[in-house]
Amino acid sequence: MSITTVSDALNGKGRLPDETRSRVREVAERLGYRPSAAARTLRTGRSGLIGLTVTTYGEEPFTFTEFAYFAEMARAATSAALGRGYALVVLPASSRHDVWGNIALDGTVVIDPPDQDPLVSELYRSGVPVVSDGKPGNCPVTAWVDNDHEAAVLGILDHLSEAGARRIGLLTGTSTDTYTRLSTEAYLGWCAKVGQEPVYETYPAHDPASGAVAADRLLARPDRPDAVYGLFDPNGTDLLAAARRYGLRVPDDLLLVCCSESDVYASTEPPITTLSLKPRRIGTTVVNLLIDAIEGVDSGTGVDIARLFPPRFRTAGTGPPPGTLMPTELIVRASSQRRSPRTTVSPPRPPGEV
Amino acid sequence: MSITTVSDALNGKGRLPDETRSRVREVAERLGYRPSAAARTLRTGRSGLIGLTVTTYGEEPFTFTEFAYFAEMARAATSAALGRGYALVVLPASSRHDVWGNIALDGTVVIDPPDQDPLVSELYRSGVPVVSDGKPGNCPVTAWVDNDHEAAVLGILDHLSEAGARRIGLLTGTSTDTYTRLSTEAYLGWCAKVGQEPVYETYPAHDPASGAVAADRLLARPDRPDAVYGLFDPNGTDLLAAARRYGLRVPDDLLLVCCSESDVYASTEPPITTLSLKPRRIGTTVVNLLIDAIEGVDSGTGVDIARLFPPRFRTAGTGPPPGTLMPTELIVRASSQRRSPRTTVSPPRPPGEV
DNA sequence: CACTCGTGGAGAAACGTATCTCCACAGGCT
DNA sequence: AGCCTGTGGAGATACGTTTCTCCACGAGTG
Repeated sequence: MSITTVSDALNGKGRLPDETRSRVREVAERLGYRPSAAARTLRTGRSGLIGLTVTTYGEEPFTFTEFAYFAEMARAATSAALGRGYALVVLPASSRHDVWGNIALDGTVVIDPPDQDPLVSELYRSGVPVVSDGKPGNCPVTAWVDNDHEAAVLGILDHLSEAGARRIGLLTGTSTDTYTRLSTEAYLGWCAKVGQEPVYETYPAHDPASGAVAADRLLARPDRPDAVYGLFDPNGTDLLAAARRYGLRVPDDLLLVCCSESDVYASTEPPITTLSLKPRRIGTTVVNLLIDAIEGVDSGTGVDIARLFPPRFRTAGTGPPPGTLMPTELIVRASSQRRSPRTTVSPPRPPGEV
Repeated sequence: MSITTVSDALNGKGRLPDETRSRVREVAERLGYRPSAAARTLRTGRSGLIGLTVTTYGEEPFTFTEFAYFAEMARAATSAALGRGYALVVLPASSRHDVWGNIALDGTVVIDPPDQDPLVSELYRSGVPVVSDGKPGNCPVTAWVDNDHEAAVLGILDHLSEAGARRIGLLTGTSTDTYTRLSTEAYLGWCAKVGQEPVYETYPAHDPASGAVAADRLLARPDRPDAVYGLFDPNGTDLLAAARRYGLRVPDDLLLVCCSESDVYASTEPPITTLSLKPRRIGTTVVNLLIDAIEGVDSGTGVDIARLFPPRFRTAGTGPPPGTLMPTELIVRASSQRRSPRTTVSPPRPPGEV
């Protein structure tokens, strides 16, 4: 009984009579044998591990502001990875370098990488596939996935206009991540187009306390808006509280929409219209793209097995990395309607791809 | 220049002149050398990876109900692990067995394991340290950490009594996990002690929709309570909405407390008193206990290095695994006070240890 | 001088798997 | 009889570390 025989029997490879196979398996079972993951990884070059990198504010691992989004996204990503035999390792971008270097990763998902992220660059250079959630600034990545933030914001602004808003305000962040930037630009562009003076307040989105202050500031302005879109999850409750302080009725005096994945807004008084970024879809897509890249291209030897796959997975030379835009969903509730709320509607601009 | 020299130079071991060391490092840097994590793991038997097992309802990886709790706990756990050079792998208990087997784990954190969890048993038997969040039922674990749920519930009931409650109701779950069970038992015990007829409704905690229905049921009862404690995070908003439907004013007609980690309850109308399980502390403690176990005892050879550590980390023979009870925190807000709210207070029964 | 001792570094084994190569053998064919 | 072919399985190597053992050499010591 040689090592080869056992290996082949357990892995279903080689040419062995079924009787030998089952005998080997039976003995292995009886002995409680478990193959060594480390040895397998060393030999095959595959660890079955995917890094999930989250940007950090301060020393805490996860982002605060997009937390519900992140949680849902990570959940879906974990699920999708598991379904294909991979597991996720949570790795904040600020991790000590020795931790990063000590883990054999087959690939990495990176959430909203800042421009010129050195971590992403190093990973990419060392041949590890990287797929980003959020269109990357200047980092080279294998692929990226993002919502169509511009379409989402324009859809909301149109929705508020239709509901009778004359001056729409924005509650936005001070950071320079893609989400904040694209959304704010879309708002400013829309204002320019329809000839409205922009009315917005910014605050550091990672600081929950200053969100309430910013909401207050926005409603205290002399040019007080009659409708507000808040880019971050807690904005809804903060704006609602601020409106109460100023004696403004929602939706009669103030229309409200915020971006959130939380369903608490279904039972606030009044229920608040929210924009969902559909993080589950994003997480699933990101992971599947990454695993396609991992299994499609053996980056170590340069052998290109990717020709077996659809062309969209082939990273063509030095062109821009392939990106996918995912749709958002506007959940219309009482806070953005002067009349009785209708049902859930989709954003006005469905994206080209899935 | 031998392999030994390079290894020693990079790892700061052996006896080498500083000049050789720095020369080796410089060359390694120039060549972009990265040590192979897989080979290191194979050789040393340490992967630097800790499993984070979450129970699953249905096919989704994480629990819904304790979600904010879990998210905070996982965040703290990740942070604590990272600080000690470990990374966390998220592994739902329902994962395909081949995924579990394919990962080299130094230890595992398991959240609220059900009685007789086969997964935990197998891990424990194969020598992997297991620390559980939530007092384990019949699983053998290295150590466990939990809140003092009984003290927490009794503290809340006393608090509500002091605020004038005559009949306190409970909104609880149908599942048999430790948290639900201990909390409900504490409630029933308290009722028996003070001579109040128990008034409670149960629902499957993992189903967000049925929570609202149960809240409604509780307030629709002929023996309607004048105070309610809800065991799960969404109960606060659900109960508030139900109270509105029945024309009950909070806190005048109904006192409200729920267990939640969310700060939305600070800005609801009225703000709701919440019990925080302090998941950050739990996560940190669990991870530190686990890593102590990993680094203290080399389970492979049976060599006991644990004598260098405080006695509480030594697993004494076949005795019960060492457990640690952590305090909770009651955040008193308007919903549980007939008068104006005081400040934050601690639970009445501070635990013995940290 | 013969010896110990400390220093700097080389050699080799081992971790456990996957896989490539090769061998023995039996049966059918020319 | 000699040859080819397919079957079952053994041997050996490589993956990249870490670490144990050992060697060479020069300086100090009796």
